[in-house]
Amino acid sequence: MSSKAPTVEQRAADLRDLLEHHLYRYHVLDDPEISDAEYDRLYDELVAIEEANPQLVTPDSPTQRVGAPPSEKFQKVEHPTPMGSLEKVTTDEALEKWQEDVCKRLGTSDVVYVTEPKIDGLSINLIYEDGVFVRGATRGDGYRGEDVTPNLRTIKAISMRMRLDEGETPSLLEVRGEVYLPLSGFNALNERLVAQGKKPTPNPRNAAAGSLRQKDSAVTAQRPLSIWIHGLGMREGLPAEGHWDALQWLRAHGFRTNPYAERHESIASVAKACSAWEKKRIELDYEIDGIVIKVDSFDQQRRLGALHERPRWARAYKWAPMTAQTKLEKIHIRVGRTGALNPWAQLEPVEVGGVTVSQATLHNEEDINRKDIREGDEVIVQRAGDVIPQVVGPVLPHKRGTRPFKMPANCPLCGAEIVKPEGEAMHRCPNKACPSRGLESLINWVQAAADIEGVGEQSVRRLWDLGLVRSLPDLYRLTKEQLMELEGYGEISATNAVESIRASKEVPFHRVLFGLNIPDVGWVTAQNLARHFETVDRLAAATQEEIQEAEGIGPDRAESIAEWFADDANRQLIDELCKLGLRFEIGDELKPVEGPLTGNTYVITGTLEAFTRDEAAAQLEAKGAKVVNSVSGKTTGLIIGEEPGNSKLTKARKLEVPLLTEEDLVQLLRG
DNA sequence: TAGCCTCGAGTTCA
DNA sequence: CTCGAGGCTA
Repeated sequence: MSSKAPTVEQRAADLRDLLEHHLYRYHVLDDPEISDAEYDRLYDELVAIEEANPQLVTPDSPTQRVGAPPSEKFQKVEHPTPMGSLEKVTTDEALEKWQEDVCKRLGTSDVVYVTEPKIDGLSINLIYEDGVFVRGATRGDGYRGEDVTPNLRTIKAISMRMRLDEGETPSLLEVRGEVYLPLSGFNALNERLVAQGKKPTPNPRNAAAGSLRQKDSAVTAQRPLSIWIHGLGMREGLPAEGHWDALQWLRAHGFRTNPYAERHESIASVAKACSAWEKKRIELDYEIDGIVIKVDSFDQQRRLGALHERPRWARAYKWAPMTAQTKLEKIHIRVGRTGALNPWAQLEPVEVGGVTVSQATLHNEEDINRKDIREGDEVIVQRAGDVIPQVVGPVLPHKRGTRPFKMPANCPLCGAEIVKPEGEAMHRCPNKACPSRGLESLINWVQAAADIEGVGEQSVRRLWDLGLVRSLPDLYRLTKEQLMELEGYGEISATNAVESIRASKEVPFHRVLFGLNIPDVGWVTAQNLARHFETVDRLAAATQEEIQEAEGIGPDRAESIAEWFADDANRQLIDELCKLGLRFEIGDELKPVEGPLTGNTYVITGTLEAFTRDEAAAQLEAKGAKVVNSVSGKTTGLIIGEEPGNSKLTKARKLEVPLLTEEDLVQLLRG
């Protein structure tokens, strides 16, 4: 090492190399050598030198990634080589058909394939001259795109200067990739927008597109965009025989390539990878909508050629999209069993994640207006992770003359004036006699509380409309003859239904309590009340303070329970049900079980093979264990079936809760 | 009083 | 399954 201090020029050049090197370690190799703070120190040093010596600033300097002046308009530029698009396949059969075509054209079945996740982002073409990034453009129509160079410079995962070997001098290089917004960044961005009172972006792809098309690149710099590089435009002189080699070459030269690229010797192996990734994709921090499959060999690619700018040597295996666009035709209101008003969206039916969605809940007024959803909008619908579809937000600006959604002032069923308690999200119909409450609680009774076979929601609705059943006692007085008036009930089904209604008189006390529709009393509270008071008489006679002594009941719940029992109509209902023979005293079904698993708490997720979740829970409880619905630090183990819920799994991993298979469960039950 | 845990309530489709 | 909020505990 020379003892002489380096010149300022030398130091600036060294810093540029160093910074570029650390960006490479961080963004491309995902293996940083220095801390963010150390990086910042080097960066600040270079900024200081460049400020003092403006003549030393080079276009590829890491400091040039921010602060380009806002441009008026994006220039259209022609791509040196056109950016083709991919033919898609959606089934294994189509994939096999493609393979047959490939083999027939090539006259050999000796074909190697490379697969990569298909990123749901924006296709970008990057141009490097003499190893330096000079221009980048969006795909556009494939021939001409928009020049977004200043914005691309802000993306740290894009190298400003290639890592060239000694003597390597590619005069012009065209590199293709997909710019995307990581999900973590997308969520953070939306939180920020909402906090600023702005509308959140509907999905990561739109957010990325919006970020890249900012007029002011300083705004783009605020967005944590990233890129995966997946190919080259021209590859003359590239020392690679195929796509796989090219990916390694790109990575070595400073480009961020996706780590999940795989080589496959057979199409069966490709098909397996595609279906495996359909499940695994939720683990990624970015959205993918399929798998890109390429014939590896460049020679074979050349012989296969393209059709209408679509290469015969590549396919996109696309899954059923988890999000879709459709028209929100109308916003309806449903009144629930507690009187809560639930707006829901009637949608033009659309395929999402393999099922047709035609309605979705909109939760409440505040939620609708925060997302700025209006009737007639084109909206994005998603079914992410779980089964239940949600309306994410509008795609386009609103049509003229539309107005923000407003809850009706009166109940659509009974006309009562709607109230919205301060600080609560829900609007409510305050009328305790509102038909919605009676009907919905009857439905709750037949499907949840008493679980009556042969009488479902639809039958209850029709019985209600005919005026045959307007209350629980009515249900227990229903005759076979009356039931047979209903469409769909013959002699046999009516007999069976009446029999199961009669049998449901035997449901234990706590289920009856749950079915009474007492506000704030669900499954668990009903059990606690039954255990504590043992008979309905004692419960009904209890003061608010006495009720509060039961487990899990605080002042709020105690108040609403006491209030419910103070109502004459409710006391009368209990009397009637008592006379009809329903159980209002605790049996021995709630006796605490002492067993080998006492003190253990389990959560079950996914579908088990040998038993239903209820059966598994019952067997665990019979051994003294507790089974709850959400994972926490107190959970002894998470039992995992087929297609487990992602949120429970993630939480269990984070809290280091043991994961148990169905086999482990069987072992556990055996003792 | 904060933060964790648990519960209630509402939810879609095949 | 998720959300919001009540109840419990450190």
